[in-house]
Amino acid sequence: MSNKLTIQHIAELADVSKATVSRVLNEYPHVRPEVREKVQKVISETGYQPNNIARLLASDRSSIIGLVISASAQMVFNDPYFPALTEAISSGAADNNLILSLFVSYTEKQGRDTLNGILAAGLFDGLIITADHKGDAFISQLQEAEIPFVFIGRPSEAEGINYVDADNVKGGYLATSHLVDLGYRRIGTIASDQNTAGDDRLAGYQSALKERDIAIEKGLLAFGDYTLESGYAAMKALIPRKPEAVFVGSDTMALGALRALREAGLRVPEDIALVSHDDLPPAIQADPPLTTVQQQIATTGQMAVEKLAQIIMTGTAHPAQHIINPVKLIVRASCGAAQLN
Amino acid sequence: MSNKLTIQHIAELADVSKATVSRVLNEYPHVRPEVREKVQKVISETGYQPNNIARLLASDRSSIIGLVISASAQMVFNDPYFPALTEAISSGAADNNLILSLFVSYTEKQGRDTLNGILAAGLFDGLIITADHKGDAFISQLQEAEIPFVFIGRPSEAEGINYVDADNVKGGYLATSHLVDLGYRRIGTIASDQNTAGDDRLAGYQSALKERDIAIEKGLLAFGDYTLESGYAAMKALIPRKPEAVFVGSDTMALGALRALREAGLRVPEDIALVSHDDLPPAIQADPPLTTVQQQIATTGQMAVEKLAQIIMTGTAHPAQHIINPVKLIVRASCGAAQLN
DNA sequence: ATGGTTGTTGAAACCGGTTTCAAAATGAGT
DNA sequence: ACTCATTTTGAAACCGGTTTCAACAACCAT
Repeated sequence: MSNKLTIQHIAELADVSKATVSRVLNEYPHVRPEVREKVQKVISETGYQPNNIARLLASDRSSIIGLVISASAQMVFNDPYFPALTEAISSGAADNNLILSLFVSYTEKQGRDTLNGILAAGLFDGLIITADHKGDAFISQLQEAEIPFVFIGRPSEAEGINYVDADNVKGGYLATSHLVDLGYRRIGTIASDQNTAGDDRLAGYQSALKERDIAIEKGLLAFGDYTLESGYAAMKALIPRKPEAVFVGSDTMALGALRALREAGLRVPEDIALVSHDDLPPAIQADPPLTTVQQQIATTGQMAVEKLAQIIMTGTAHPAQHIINPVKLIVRASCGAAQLN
Repeated sequence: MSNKLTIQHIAELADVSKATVSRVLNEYPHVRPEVREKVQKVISETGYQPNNIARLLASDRSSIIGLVISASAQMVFNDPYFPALTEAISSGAADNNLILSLFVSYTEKQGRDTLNGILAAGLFDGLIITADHKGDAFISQLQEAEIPFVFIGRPSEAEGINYVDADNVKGGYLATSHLVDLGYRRIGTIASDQNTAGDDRLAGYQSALKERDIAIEKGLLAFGDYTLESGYAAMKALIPRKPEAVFVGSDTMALGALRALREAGLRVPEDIALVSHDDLPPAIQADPPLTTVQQQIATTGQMAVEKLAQIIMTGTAHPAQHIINPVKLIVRASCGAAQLN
């Protein structure tokens, strides 16, 4: 529309054929350097921009990838995890010259419908899927459609699926070990069985305790669904069991837990120490600032895009790859480490 | 790829020409009802889906719109405003059969670069622009590119620009009037001069006071940048001036303000009443729940998409339209209305 | 020189739709 | 029954690139 120039014009101006211009554009070999230069000169002088659409049609590639977020509205709006991830993927896409298209759905059913639409449109070269649930419902659909896809967060049936995830087991382990190292023994946890990340963090918590021969008490285990409210409720349930410390499965739930503790008149970390998971901005803004396990969301997003780009380029996926990003404990005030110095 | 069927196949199966199939697909007139039905039958039996890319190339339309969010990382990650808006636009796009593509940039310069890329790619039928700043830097670029676009939030140079916005003046007015009605006289405000929404809310605050002949005290005016921290800092600055009530320009800043008040040992609303703006989820989760001005973000998003769709369809934009969505005061605990009953 | 590679190029087919244009079919009017 | 206007329809051009294929040129070794 704004761009009247076509490859034909360039071809004429450079006195070569369309095919040659195309070769230059796509950096194919077998073009004499002088010819290549001549064509490039014309291109830069005219400011020619190839029409993407035409390109796509001819090459059967759209360079558009979709990001499908399936999570409850509660989470998408309140947990900075999703904005952070979205941003990372958005910039990763830009780096890889891919256009990112966004789809948000709030229920698993809605997610399936969305996916149907996407797959039917056939416009996308690949998809990145992330969900606050275990996401398995989508897999067969995706596989049938034979579209390249990468999960963010391990789906529970991960066999043959490409995914990128944080090392959640390690996260739970680091957080809990830290509390043990600080001398706490009655250590509770607010976990989640909503997704595999929750399962893994819980497993990490358990293994840290086992490793130190600390008995795992059922009463010190509560569940939440990653919302602030659920963290609040879970902590309320935990308080009567008098834990000395609690590993909370996400920063957002930790904020809720903090509120419950404040209401109960308990100080953090003096009365109960807290370590959480994610290291999102609210963790540092919290009062007290949260000791938390940092997961590199930006890296995760980038890697997902890169993996997807690679699958798209190389055709079929080699053996499916599972990319696990390292995590790291960030010590702030909520664990009481400062006091113990 | 997954879809081997082409319009040619359908044409042969239905024993008509490609042109006729195309007419049926696009719901053009001048097709005999029987023929139309026959073709539709074949289409639904085969599950044929037209290839979008080809369609785009031929029709010079992509049905893809871009959403450009230009705001500091602080905001995008911490203020649920952007997720809420993004979601609304995402579903609005789906309703209008448009594919939504997302671009996030953190600085004005980055935003301009992003925009350059987008415009050069020439893939988009239109753009929705939203920013935490006044956004003017983008306008000339957009106008030169002759691409349809709609702003969310009034840019400061709104002449001839299509935009959708909340009635921010009214918002500030309602919030402040409410406080006046409750009997408060020393009413402060935490405003923002970062975007026009902030200007407008401040103007509404001022007009409400003027209307009741309450002097406007410079000392009761503080500025923030929509982050929680800035609300915290602004309230700290305000506390020594002993306001009875404060209108805070956004929920997120109000959360910061609450923290400052709590630290200062002041109770809300007993010592200082608060009314804020936006009515995002944190407003109801806050302690105490915030009386706030509800702006219908979902509606705003929807309308922006619809306006854009309309411009795209009808070619050039008729006289530019300014769509102002109504706002409404939601009374909760932070204003002290409950106490005064 | 001669035949065989390898490297470079352009013509034309192709991607899968939409749109133009003219022909064919239908319907109205007399 | 016969024009003339109006619908309905298909053939072919077109959108703007990529890719195939064959022709040609250049280079090499014999």
